[in-house]
Amino acid sequence: MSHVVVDGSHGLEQQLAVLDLNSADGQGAGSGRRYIPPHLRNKDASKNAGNAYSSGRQSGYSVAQVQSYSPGWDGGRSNGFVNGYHDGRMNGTANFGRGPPRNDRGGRGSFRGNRNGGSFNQPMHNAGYGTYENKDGGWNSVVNRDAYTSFGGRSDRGKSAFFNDRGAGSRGRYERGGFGGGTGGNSRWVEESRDEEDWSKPLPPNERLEHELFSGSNTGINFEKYDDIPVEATGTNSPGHIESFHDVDMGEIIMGNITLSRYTRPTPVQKYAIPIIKAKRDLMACAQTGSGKTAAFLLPVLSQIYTDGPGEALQATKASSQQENGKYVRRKQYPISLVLAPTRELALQIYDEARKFSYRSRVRPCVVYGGADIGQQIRDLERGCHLLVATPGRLVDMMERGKIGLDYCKYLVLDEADRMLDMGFEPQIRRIVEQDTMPPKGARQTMMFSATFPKEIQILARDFLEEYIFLAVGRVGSTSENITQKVVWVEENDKRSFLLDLLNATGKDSLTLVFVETKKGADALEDFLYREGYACTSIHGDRSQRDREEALHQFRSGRCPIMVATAVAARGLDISNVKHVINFDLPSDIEEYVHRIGRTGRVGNLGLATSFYNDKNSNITKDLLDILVEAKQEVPSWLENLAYEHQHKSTNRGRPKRFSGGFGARDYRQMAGGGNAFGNRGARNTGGNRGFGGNKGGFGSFGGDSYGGNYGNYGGNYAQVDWWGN
DNA sequence: AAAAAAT
Repeated sequence: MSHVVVDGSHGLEQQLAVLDLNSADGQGAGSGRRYIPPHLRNKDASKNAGNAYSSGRQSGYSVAQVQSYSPGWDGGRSNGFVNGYHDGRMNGTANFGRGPPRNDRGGRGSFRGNRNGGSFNQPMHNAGYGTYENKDGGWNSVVNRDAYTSFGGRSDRGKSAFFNDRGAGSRGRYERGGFGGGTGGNSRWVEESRDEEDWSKPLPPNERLEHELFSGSNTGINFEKYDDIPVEATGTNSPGHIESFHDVDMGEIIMGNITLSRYTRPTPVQKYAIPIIKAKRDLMACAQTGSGKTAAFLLPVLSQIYTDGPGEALQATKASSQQENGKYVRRKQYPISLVLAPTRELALQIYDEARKFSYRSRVRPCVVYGGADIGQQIRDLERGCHLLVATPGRLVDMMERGKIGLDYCKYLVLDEADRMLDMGFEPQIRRIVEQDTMPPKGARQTMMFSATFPKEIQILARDFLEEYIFLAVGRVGSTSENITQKVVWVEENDKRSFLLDLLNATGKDSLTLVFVETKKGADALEDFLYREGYACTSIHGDRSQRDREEALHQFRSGRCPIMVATAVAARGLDISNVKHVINFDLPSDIEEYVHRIGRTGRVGNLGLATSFYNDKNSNITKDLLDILVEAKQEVPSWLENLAYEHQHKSTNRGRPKRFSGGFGARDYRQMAGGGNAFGNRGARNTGGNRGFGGNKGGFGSFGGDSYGGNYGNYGGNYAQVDWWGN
């Protein structure tokens, strides 16, 4: 099978186009301006955005921007990023005067500020109920609406326009009372919206917002390559899967946004999950990140909300609101849907997806997570919240402050459930789901996603889900053949110089993610790389949220094409175009390894993962070997020998050493059951069914016992799992 | 042992 490199839309120009467009105007440089997290930026656009941006945006501006900005830093980088890097670093330091002279800590990534320009002339709090307050929306730009901005209208996006009615969504309110910035129009608008709200009809397009949401480079999922990913759905009356987004009716808003997102075909998990969720069934899905699962739940959930409308939640929100100085202030929000995620960055990422799929709808997504200004988050909530993405701790906080009520939460999603439990979130999760006002299972629809299905998750599923469908999706990308995995023996003392060699051999435009085991190690390595003149950044849990988000942005945008990271970045983060993952320190846990290398080779791209191995990594040897074999990778003979020895030692503890020492790789291969494994590695133990092990028949069965032992052949964790807690 | 997460 050929590897399709989906790279057409990931060029540097595309990345430039989504960079902060204010970066050269001095605003982002900080000068004491309060930090605004990415999702809240541009809220007060009227304050600090010149009107310069609201015009000239209409056509072709991205090209102009790219050209005018590229000399600024890209030019420097293509000559070797050393120079541009130091320049930027000095700027940053001068501007913020804090911390060591790190490029991303100094705010040189002037992307903060208000990258979207502003088209509000009108403060949002005047808006009242049911207003057009899709994030960052502003009705001024509605003026720009034309065929170009409507769904499907772009010639390069092909297909039919989902909005051939063109005026349907905009009938009435916006054109009459909405935009224009006049304050007088608002009251009439409010009244209107109370009556004839039809949530299934699209609101008018907003070119600026549309461009902001959909011009990113990491949207177009192209999963043709993954048609052979096995998926199995079990449970009573499981709905059949779809093959196309058109096979299920998700309404014109969703279909339009799918087109804008350039999603051509559903990924395997989407093919199955979408109809299951549309059928209002609870779902337990075992799927890796990178499989498209965020859209797999967002699309059907949002579609259902559009179809059903806000219902009681709207009434409740209204009831909790009160009038102050002639304005409605929402005291408590009653989201219709809640998505829980383990890490802040993942929450943000899900939120960003939600914004795309709620474009031109009346659904207003919000995100809350720790480490950021809670006051700002509260104000954002008060502007309306229909879909909430949250990390558990901050959500509990919000609930205790009376800012969020889950009484009318009809859709609950637990993403990366296993990770949340690993991180000790179970009490908070149970507090949120079971000990508050959330409707009980059965009355709500609950979807759980997890990469693994250990006992704790089974119990949680039993407690939270009703008559659920179990979905098992083979791994996508993580250990598949589009990632080339290399393991090299590198002593601790040689790691740094070896790393430099690797970095020097890497293309300038490729993103490289370097994993280390400790936060201290991350700082140290980043400092080292900095001193060596590399444009790098780092992310770990001891850095402030602001720094983490900024680092991520610097990396994503290519400004710092090297990022040193701890486990915080291993899972869930979808960064397109990561060409190389380097395990500077190997993790002790194979799951962690799989997640880490899964940061590259995403959505059909080819990727490279290089791991530094030495004596300290013996604990992962056996599992690492299994992964390499399963993914048909070249296995160094020394690793094979070590794996055998280690396994032998651990399974035959106490046996004399000579016993294990007497066997070589050849013996190991025979024991491994493959016989001829060297020439035919992939055949070993995989049953010809990649990612699933050999026992497909019983895979995923309810109450069965075969899933655990076979899932993915890795880690061995599954095998020890007793399914239903018996 | 380390990492993550509410302050």
